[in-house]
Amino acid sequence: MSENVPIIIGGPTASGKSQLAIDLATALNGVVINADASQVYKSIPIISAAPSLEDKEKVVHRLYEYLDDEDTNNVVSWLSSVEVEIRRAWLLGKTPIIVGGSGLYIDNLINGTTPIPEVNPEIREEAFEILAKENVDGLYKRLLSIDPAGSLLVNSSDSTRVRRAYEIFKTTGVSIAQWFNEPLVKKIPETDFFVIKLLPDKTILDNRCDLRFDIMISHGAIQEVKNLLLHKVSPMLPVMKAKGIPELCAYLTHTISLEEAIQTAKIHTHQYAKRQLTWFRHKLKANIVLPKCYDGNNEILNDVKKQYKMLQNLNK
RNA sequence: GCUCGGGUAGCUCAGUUGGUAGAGCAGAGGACUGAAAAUCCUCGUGUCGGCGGUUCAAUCCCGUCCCCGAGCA
Repeated sequence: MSENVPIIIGGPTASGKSQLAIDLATALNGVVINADASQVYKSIPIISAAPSLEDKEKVVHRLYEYLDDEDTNNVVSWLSSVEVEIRRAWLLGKTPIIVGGSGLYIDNLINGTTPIPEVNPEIREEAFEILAKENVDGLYKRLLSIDPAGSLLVNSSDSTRVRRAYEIFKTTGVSIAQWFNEPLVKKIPETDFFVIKLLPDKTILDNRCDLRFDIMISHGAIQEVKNLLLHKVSPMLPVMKAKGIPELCAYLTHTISLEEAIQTAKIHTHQYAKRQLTWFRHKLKANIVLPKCYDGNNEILNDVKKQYKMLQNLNK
């Protein structure tokens, strides 16, 4: 018997993709697997819009709320976990349904990853120190002097990529430019994916984000952020970068008013949603493109199911 | 009612010793090869409050009117 083709649902925040995942999982004996960089953290279920208890009772959810604040999530560790979860679902005869807004994660799952060794933690630390002391400019100058070829591939003010290129060269002695010529390696090469992407209208999406943020506030988002501050979690860590957290931190440390915090958090969420839309529009090839948010619409659900089953039958 | 500030981009405000103007934010578009809810790139014509006047030329000077803020009555 051939395995159930995994379903991937990609789309911007607040587009209803989690709801679609649950409805599909219910209909197709599926398990929902998280592809979102913030919903992996234990301590921020409210502000990261992780699935509710009720949702989790309906269908099995995996890779949600399993990391500590100090943990640094990344594509590769996520991919390893996803591989385990997909294979586990298969063993149980279930359909893996991977859903999330982190385009890079989804991209690497489908297309594979460049086989670069893990960066030496000391070198990484050093890179961060240089960034703190000398800014991107300083780090870029160093990169330029040790790896001119690699420096050509990154924007000199893009701290994330300058740092990555620097770390790779210092760890492996090989330029990122060379590594990028290596063929991509897929985690689960034996399967295809059935990809659904949501590309809703930006204005409607923005309204949904605003509404959802107000609900987060009334559901205890502030307490969640208070706890992070209480535990003195470094603002540098990924968990602290989730939309709404820096803004509410500023409110809780009396830098801005609550009203301002809510307003800027909403704006930053809109900007994030826009980046996601750009990514998914251009980089994610999909079997089905939904031009609006999913709201439990039966026609859409049935159509998706129908197309999925057609593909599934072809595979058998 | 009087006096003093203001009225310039969606918002906050620069500026032009008179030659029709530019920042930040917002917004739009884009990139994305291991912290991606991250990181970065590109994009600025608007009756310069209205109407008159002076001038070759007014957003800028003068007059007048309207609006906002502060003070005095």
